[in-house]
Amino acid sequence: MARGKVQLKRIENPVHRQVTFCKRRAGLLKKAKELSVLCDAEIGLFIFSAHGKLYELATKGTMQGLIERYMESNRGAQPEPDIETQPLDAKEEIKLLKQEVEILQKGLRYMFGGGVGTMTLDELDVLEKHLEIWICNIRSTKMNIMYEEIQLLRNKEGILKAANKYLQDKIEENTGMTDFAPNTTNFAYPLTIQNEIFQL
Amino acid sequence: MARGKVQLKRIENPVHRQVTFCKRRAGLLKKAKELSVLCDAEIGLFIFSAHGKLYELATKGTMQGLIERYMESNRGAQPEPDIETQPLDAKEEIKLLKQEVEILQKGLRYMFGGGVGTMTLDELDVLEKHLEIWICNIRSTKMNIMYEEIQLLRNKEGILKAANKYLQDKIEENTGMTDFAPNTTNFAYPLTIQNEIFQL
DNA sequence: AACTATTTATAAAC
DNA sequence: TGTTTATAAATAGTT
Repeated sequence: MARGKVQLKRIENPVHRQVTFCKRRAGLLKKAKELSVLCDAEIGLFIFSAHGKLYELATKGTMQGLIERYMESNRGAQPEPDIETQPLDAKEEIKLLKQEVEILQKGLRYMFGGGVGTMTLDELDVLEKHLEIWICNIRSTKMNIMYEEIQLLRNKEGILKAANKYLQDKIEENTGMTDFAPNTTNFAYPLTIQNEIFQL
Repeated sequence: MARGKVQLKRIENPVHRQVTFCKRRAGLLKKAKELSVLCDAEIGLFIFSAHGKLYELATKGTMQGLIERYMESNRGAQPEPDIETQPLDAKEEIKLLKQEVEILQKGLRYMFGGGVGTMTLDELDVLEKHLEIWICNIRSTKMNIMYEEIQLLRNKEGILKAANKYLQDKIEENTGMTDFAPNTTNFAYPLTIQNEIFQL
């Protein structure tokens, strides 16, 4: 860029090429850092020289972390050519499932508001209120379910108490022994019957 | 680099920051391409804006390919922090995530299809937690938006105060009257100007 | 590597 | 977002 305009093609002279590579590489890394600091961006940059040497920059965390983030941002365009990935790596599957969870969350988001990225303050307010209402609905459904379960258990309790009473009477009738069976009111049900309750 | 020296720190004004981001991003990508062509280098570059948008450049083949090459060059330097936790519980985690996916799918149906009856208590719990997380995200987004708006308004306030001061000085200078113009510090701006503030 | 003459990038203004 | 302009920064060629 000085003492001569640059031609946008490979520099044939290998000495020139190497010198330019050093200078421009430094410049590029510097610019990347600057952009990251000035504009609050995260940047991953790696440069392989013609001879295979690696130079890199990761402005936040490690390059690994940035690459993972990149992979996630980029997903969907990948045709997934994987007969191998499945048996090789459980980690991979976890990642995919997490992605799916995220996608589902995005789906929910989309159906309500049409994408958080572009939403205004007012739209976000509306969305928030919708979600709060839905949480209320969910909680109320949960309450209903729990209430029904309680009713069911109470019914069972009544039935079992009656059954126990019946059995106790029968024993008394047959043996004349009144002491050995506990009072039904405070009766700790036999384990088998308890299990039956919880299975219903 | 022009009309003012650059300070190497985050640009606080969000408008300036955005503009600078666009320009410098373009510049950085251009420089990366040039280096690649001139010096026969392979370059992978990705930039996440502060808002998470991805911009990328891969000078040879795909970014995936370059990342793989990067990984290979870099192998051995990676300590892999979680060797223990991952393989032991991987199956468990997969199971849990699959359940979560199913629950979210059900939740979508539940919320939009009106089919309430099919979800269990536990599933509703999970769905509720997801929605709560989502509300947190929304609130944090709202906070950011409001923060930027406050910054903007503060800037505008400063500008308007300066303008008022200037006008007041002018009036004083021309008429010698100092009483009739209100003090800028406590000045209730005329409604038209207020509206202008809120429209900007 | 250090030095400059230039080109290039870009901050500010519109 | 696009264009213009004055100026800072990068750098090609030279030493």
